[in-house]
Amino acid sequence: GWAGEGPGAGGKNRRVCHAAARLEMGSLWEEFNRLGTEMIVTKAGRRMFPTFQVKLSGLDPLADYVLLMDFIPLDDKRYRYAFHSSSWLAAGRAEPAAPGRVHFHPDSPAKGAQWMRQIVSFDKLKLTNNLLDDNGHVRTPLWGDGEDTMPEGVLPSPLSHPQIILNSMHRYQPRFHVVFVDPRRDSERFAHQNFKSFSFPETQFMAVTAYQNHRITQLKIASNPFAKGFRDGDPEP
Amino acid sequence: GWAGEGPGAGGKNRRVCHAAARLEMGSLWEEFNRLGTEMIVTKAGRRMFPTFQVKLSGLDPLADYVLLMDFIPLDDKRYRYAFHSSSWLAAGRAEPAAPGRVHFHPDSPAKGAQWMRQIVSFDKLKLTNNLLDDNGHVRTPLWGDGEDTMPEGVLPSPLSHPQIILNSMHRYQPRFHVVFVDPRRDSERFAHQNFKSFSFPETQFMAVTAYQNHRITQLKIASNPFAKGFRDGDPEP
DNA sequence: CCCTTTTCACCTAGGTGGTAAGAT
DNA sequence: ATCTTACCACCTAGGTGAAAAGGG
Repeated sequence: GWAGEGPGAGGKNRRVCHAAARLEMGSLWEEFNRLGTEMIVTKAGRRMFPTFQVKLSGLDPLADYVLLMDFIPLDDKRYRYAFHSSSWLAAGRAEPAAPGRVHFHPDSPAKGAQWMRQIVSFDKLKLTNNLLDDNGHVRTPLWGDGEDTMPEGVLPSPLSHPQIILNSMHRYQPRFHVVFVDPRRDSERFAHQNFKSFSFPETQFMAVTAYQNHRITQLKIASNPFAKGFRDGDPEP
Repeated sequence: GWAGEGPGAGGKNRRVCHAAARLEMGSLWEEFNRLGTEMIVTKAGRRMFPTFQVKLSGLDPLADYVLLMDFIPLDDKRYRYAFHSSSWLAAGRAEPAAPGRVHFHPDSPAKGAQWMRQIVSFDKLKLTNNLLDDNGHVRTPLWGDGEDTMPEGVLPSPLSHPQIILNSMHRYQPRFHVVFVDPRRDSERFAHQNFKSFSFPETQFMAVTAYQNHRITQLKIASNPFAKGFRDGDPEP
C-alpha cells in the first residue's frame, strides 16, 4: 500500500513535504493483518516479522535525513484471547504505558540519495517487555497525533538504537518518521516543519509473549526462514 | 602501542590536532608481527585477523568525524616464501599497484563522543585480490529462501564500504584516518587541515592467498575463534 | 614449480517456535 | 486460569583453514 501520511503537510519544509514511503511486502503484511497480526515480545528483545520495510521517494538527494520508528497504542484497552471463539476480547483498561522510545535506523543520518537507492529495512528493531533496559533511552514526545513537536535530541542523532518497550496483550500501530537534518543554527525552532510521518494500518499488531492464534503461528512458520525447522511438508517452494 | 602519528601536525584544525589512537590487542599484533604477519586475500574478500581496532581520545565530543582505513605498499618488491629457510625473500619488483581504495567505518559519520565511547572496530573490512570487485551481485538475505527473492538493493550499498584490493605476495601497512567533517561551505579548501592519520608498524603484513609460514597458521588457529575447529588440545584458554 | 581457486567440515553468532515450568 | 519465562532443537548466515584441483 502507499503511504498513509501524517498530519497535514501545511508549513512543512520543502525537503520533506514531497517525501513518500511505500510499504514493502505489503501482501504478506495484509495476509497477517487479516488473521490479526501478533508480535512476540521477550525480555531479551524479539525482532518483528514481517520486518518493517519501506521504499522511499521524494527526498532531496543531497540533504541529510534521519529515519526512525515508534509505536503508538491503538486504544486504551487490554485484551485476552478467547480460544473457544478464536477471537480477541477487550479485557479492561490498558496498563500504564511503557516509557516511549524511538528506534533510529542504524544508517542514520544519510543523504536522501542513499535512502532512496534501496529499500530501507528496520530488521534490527527489537520489541521487549523489559522495562529495565540498559540501552540509551529516548523519550517519545507525542508529536504527530495532533501535536506538531519534534522529539528532543533527534538532530544531534544520539546513534543509539534501543529496544522498543511494549505492553503484552495491547495493540500497537508502528509509525515511521522521515526527519530532515536542518543545518541551520537555529534549527530547533523549525523542527516541527522538518519531519514527515507515515502510518500503515496493515502493520498494526497485538503484542504477545506467546502466540495465541494458531493460524498466526502457522503463517509465521510458513513465511519466516528462521522458523523453517517447524515446517512439515513443502506445499510450495 | 600508542599512536604512530602521521605527517607533522603543523596547521591542523583544532578538531583533529589532539586526536590520539591506541591500538587494541597490541600484544596479539606483536606476537603475529614477530613471526611475520600474513593476511589471506580471496576473490570474495577475507576479513583481517587480528581485527584492526583502536581506542580514540582527544576528539571534540560534539563535532562530526568520519573514520576510514587504507593500505600502503611497504616497498616496491614482490616476495616469495623459502620453505627451506622459513623466510621471505625478495623476488623482483612489485606488480602494478591495485586501484587504491579506502574503507569507511560503517558508523561514519558520527560525533566524537560516540567514537570515543567504545573501541572502534574495523571487523567488516575485507581484503581481496579481485580487481573486478563487482560487489554488486549481493545474495538475497532473509526470506530469500529458494526463489522467493527479495527486491534488490535491500542491503547497504556495497559502494560505500568497498573491499580493499591488494596484490598477493606484497607487503602492506594499514593506515587509519580521522577526518573532521567540516561544516563550512568552503571546506574542501581546508581538507588538508581536517584529518589526522595513524600508522601502527606492528600491523604491517604480507598479503597471501594461502598461508606460507606454518607458525602463522598455528597462531591464527589458536587465536581466531572461527578457526576453533582446527585446534587440537587446549593448553590454555 | 609456484601460486590461486574451489569446495568442504567445522566453527561462531544469533533468529525461530515448542515445551514445560514458573508466576500471579 | 491466564500469562510469562527459561531452555531447547533446529534453522539462517557467514567466518575458519585444510585439501584438492586448477593455471601459468
